[in-house]
Amino acid sequence: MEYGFKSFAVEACYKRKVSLTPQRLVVLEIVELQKKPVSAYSIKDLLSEQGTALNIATVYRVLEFWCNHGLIHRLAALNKYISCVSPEEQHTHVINCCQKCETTYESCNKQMGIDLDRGPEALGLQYAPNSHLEIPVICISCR
Amino acid sequence: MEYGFKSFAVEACYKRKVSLTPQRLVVLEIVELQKKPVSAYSIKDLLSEQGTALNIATVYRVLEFWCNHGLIHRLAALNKYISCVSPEEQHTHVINCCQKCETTYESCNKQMGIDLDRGPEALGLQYAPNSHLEIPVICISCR
DNA sequence: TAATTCTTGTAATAATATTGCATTAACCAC
DNA sequence: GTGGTTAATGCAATATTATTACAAGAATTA
Repeated sequence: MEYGFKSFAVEACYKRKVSLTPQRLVVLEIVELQKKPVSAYSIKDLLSEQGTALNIATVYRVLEFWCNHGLIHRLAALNKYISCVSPEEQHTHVINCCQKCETTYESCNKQMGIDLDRGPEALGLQYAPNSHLEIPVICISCR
Repeated sequence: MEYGFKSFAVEACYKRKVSLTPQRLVVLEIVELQKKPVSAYSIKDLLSEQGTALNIATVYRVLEFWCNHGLIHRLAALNKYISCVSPEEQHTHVINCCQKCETTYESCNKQMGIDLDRGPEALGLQYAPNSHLEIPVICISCR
């Protein structure tokens, strides 16, 4: 695992005065290692294989924990999880997910040229804070 | 059920040379009647109550059928279904979904001022055809 | 140390979704 | 129309995803 990422997790927990337990750490590590989104049950299995058997309820609770802290994203379209590439950034995280191979390309609303204030506002709506946007795409290898 | 909508379903089936079966029709009708997104199992229950018992596998197959034909949208964020407000339109359907009350407000990428060509393109990606975009919002009543 | 709070384990169960195969319905060629 | 073919549905089992209540353990604080 990349040291910087772990370090950020430590920081995030310290700042918010929550504990970085072994379970939280291993889940974060295993998600970080994956190249594609993983399901909660896959995480459980992957951890079992490496000798860290966590209960599925714990896996879900830990995933929810990291989602709340912005270090992991839950992809609604897949019911799977990915680690956030820039958890420190306060922009709207935009996750482009290839419909064929499931590879994800994380960006942000500004880089994507997407204004999420005006559009919803015109309809009397407000972009939900602490959310992310999932854009269904086809990647270059799958075209 | 609104006549115009049924008529459009008939048209859609006719054009694509697929049959508009009673099961397909009742599912479309029941979804159209709802004010909020409904789950597959709710659809099954609602239909049972009105005397039309469909098997859950049939419900899923019919929902997939209408999703493929653009008359129903599956909301990944909720695992629920809504009828499309403008199935004839070829734009990108954008579904604003209130994170609190689940009410949806369908619009389109142009009305929302969202360009889905440039952003993905800059990353070497292509917006996936026949997809829709789900935007998490807070509606005016829930603010 | 004792009390409190937070976290995890356990087991059961709920909710969502898919599959293979049998049956029925619709369609098409003759 | 009859018979063959394809499409759609029913049925039952099962897979997958997720939550819950409660017990046990760990960390924190008084």
